[in-house]
Amino acid sequence: MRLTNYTDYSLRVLIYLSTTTDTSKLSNIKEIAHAYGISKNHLMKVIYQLGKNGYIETIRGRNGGIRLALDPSQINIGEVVRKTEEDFHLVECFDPENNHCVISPVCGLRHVLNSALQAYLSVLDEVTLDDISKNRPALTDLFQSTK
Amino acid sequence: MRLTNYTDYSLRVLIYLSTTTDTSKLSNIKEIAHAYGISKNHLMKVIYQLGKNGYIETIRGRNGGIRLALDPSQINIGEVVRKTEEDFHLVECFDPENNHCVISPVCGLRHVLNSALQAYLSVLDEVTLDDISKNRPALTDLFQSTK
DNA sequence: AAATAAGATATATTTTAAATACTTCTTTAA
DNA sequence: TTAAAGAAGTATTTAAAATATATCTTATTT
Repeated sequence: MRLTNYTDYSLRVLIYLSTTTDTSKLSNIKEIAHAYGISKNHLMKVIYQLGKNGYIETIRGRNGGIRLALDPSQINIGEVVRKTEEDFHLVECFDPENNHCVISPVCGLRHVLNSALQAYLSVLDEVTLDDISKNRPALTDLFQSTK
Repeated sequence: MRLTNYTDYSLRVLIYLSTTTDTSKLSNIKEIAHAYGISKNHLMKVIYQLGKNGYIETIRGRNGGIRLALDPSQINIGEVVRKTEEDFHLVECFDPENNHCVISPVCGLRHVLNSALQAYLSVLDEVTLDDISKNRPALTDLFQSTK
């Protein structure tokens, strides 16, 4: 059971941006890709989606860049994960479109797995971006060291 | 976020076997593969592992087959999922071997995701095979209809 | 107005892992 | 001793994730 790197990267971008407390200052994709040592091209998609979902502001053109659109305390991690992760089809019957399991009408498994999934997401629903990037000075130092 | 079909099939095999209350009666791979309409070859690996993990008894040779090695109430779903699913590396830093994320020493995300994962597994830890196959007569009917 | 630097967007390719298939071996009851 | 069952290893296929490439759009600066 894994989350996609896509979700991982989304969260990392948010963490990165949360260290820039001066909201007038912009970051850019290149800088973030370099800080984490990950593909710039892949990050572009991640960032595009974060923008579409309203978490970050993207400014095109020369001297453009990106910044958080909301205060870190307003960004809920459960919500980010739900929006970013493609699906939560733990087993076949979670996806009615492609379910071929004959016993699903009377099987107790789906209900149990669904409860477990809800418990998982509930934990994340209690956490904001602010909570997971509390240690801003240390984070800033680490990002600086990649420059 | 998904479980592998491997885990899905493992659970389905256990559910199938739990409908045979007469413990002297054996089922076989072919019959189960047919009942679910899934690959017999893939099921063979699933069943081999279930045997190795002590959940089922496999009897070779003519008139051989498989049956539950334990009472359904003794088979814990959380345990089955933990043993069957390859890993639970939700994000890169869950796997120290392959972690390259620079901020992991001071990042609050791992801890949060780990709590969420534990919450998920805890729900499954409260459930036994008996709980999810309560509706035995209906299950048996469905399996019969595939023959 | 032109040049440039930023993100937007679509498509293509590569990589990886999961799923499946195939083959040969071992066991055991009829 | 043969047939039917699982054991076990290897090979292939498939699907999805990750990455790369290319072109377009926007906005700023000169």
